[in-house]
Amino acid sequence: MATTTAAQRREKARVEYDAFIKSCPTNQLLVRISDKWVSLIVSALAEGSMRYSDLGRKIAGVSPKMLTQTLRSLERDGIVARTVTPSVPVRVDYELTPLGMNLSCLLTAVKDWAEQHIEEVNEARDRYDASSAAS
Amino acid sequence: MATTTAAQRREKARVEYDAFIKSCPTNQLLVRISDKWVSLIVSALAEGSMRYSDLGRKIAGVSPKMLTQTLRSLERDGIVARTVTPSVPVRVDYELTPLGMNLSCLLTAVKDWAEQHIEEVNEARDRYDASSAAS
DNA sequence: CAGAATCCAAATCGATACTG
DNA sequence: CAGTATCGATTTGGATTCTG
Repeated sequence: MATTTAAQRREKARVEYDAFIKSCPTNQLLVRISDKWVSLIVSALAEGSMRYSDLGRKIAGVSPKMLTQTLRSLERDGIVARTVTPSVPVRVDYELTPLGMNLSCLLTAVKDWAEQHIEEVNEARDRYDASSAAS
Repeated sequence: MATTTAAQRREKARVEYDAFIKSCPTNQLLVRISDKWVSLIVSALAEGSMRYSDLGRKIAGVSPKMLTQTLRSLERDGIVARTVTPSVPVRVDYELTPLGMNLSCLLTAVKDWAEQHIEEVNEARDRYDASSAAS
């Protein structure tokens, strides 16, 4: 009846699809590991535990806000463990959990794929750009 | 001398790091595959070639703009191939290249990891949220 | 030291309408 | 059919400042 029915249906489909995507484990994982700082933090911690400020120094360019935010979400997902030593001043260490180490392995697989195929991708890009430039 | 020296140095570090991250193959790959629509498109095409509108229908909720944009960047990277059949009306088919199929395998590996560990992640989340709620 | 809170600029995404 | 162009809403990330 209403003239908005079609639009409403599309909107509904979109919302449902959004929910589906957000609940999809694969997508959740993809979103997590592709976060700008996650792979850097995980690979830094793969070598051993580190203090907050050490991470901040090792990963130059990260703001305290993003470092904390990323670390918190990784902690929540059980990927890193946070240990507070109540000295003065306080000392906080972060380290990978077993799950985190496992994730680190997956990241290594991704890294290997990237290194094996980056050349091919770059060639494709050059070809594409060259033919586009001929506009 | 200047009071801005420290800030400038931080800024410089950030810019350099940004450049480093952007040029890093692993990060480029991560950014690409975690794009909201990429994994959906690649897995849809893994089953065979598809027309533009078929993709749009299969992946409900994607706008023409995002579909085109995603497809174009995948084409540029040599992951999908675009074939135009100049009939009336025109017909455009998309399919995975060998590189694209290879990527599809990596995506499968990621998917497997996600499915194997999602439970563990969810438990960690519940635990974390439960202890946070006790605030 | 390790972070929390606030503010703001920039990039992103989607809806919509139009075209060859 | 297969897009392109434009605009507005939303999200995101960073700088900055402050605190236990």
